[in-house]
Amino acid sequence: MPELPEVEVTRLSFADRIAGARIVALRMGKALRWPLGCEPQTLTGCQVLGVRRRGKYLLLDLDAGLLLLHLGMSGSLRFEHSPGEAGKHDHMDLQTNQGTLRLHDPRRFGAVVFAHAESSPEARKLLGRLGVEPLGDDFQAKEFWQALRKRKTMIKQVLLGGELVVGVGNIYASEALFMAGIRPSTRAERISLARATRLHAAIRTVLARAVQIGGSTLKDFSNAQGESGYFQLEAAVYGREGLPCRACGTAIKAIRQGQRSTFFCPVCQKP
DNA sequence: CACGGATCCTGATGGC
DNA sequence: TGCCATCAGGATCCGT
Repeated sequence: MPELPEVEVTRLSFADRIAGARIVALRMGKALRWPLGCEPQTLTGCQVLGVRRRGKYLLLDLDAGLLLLHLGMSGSLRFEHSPGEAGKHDHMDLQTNQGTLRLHDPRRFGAVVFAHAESSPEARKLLGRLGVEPLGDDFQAKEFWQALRKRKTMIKQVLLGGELVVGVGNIYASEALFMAGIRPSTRAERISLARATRLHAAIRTVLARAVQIGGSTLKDFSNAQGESGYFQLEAAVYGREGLPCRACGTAIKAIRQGQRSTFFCPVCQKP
């Protein structure tokens, strides 16, 4: 579920309700991607000041530090007053006096990491190399193009890498490249300023729309209140191999790039 | 050091 | 309540 829009929608659905809460207890289940980095009970009594997002990470600001959450490929959060007993795949319960934040993550690629501050080594290890926020003012077309010129890799791989711009996952990478008319296998360094500008706009449009709709999901995303994606953000190309392009009718193609599927229209998207 | 590939884990799906 | 192979939206680490 979680690309940037889903993470942002999740954040919006519980940030206000958890702000100001006191931590009553932290329970960790099976091991996630990384160790927590502290004893869970040391967080008891801490106050949750607010929730920010950086890329696909959620940052819970505590009076005593920072709790970083990542949903990985299969994670989702719920924030409820009285959650039931923890299920098989519920690997974190952050119990507060305002409700319990529960992480459900079958594949356990997600993470919960404590850091003493955003500038601490533990936090910098995860956040230090992230590119700019795609929906922020720092994401500028010309700078984006200049950065692309230094990369020989295929453009889709550059987008997924997150070192130039964060938050563009496998689905939205295909969608944005379609919107910009760029073949995913095009080498980043060969993209003109004009096309980079189109891609820049496409990334912002695709992600902003997905946030607006409430998190896309071609499957079963739901926010922390358990409201599932009304949406049906119509994918232009993702998951549509063999189906007619919505713009020109040509059959959509699927290829593998770095062990991930990529979808594109061979006519609308130029190398 | 930029790049490509392997890797962590579980569940769903489809072919046989 | 069949078995096996393949695939899944992420991100890091490692070898070249």
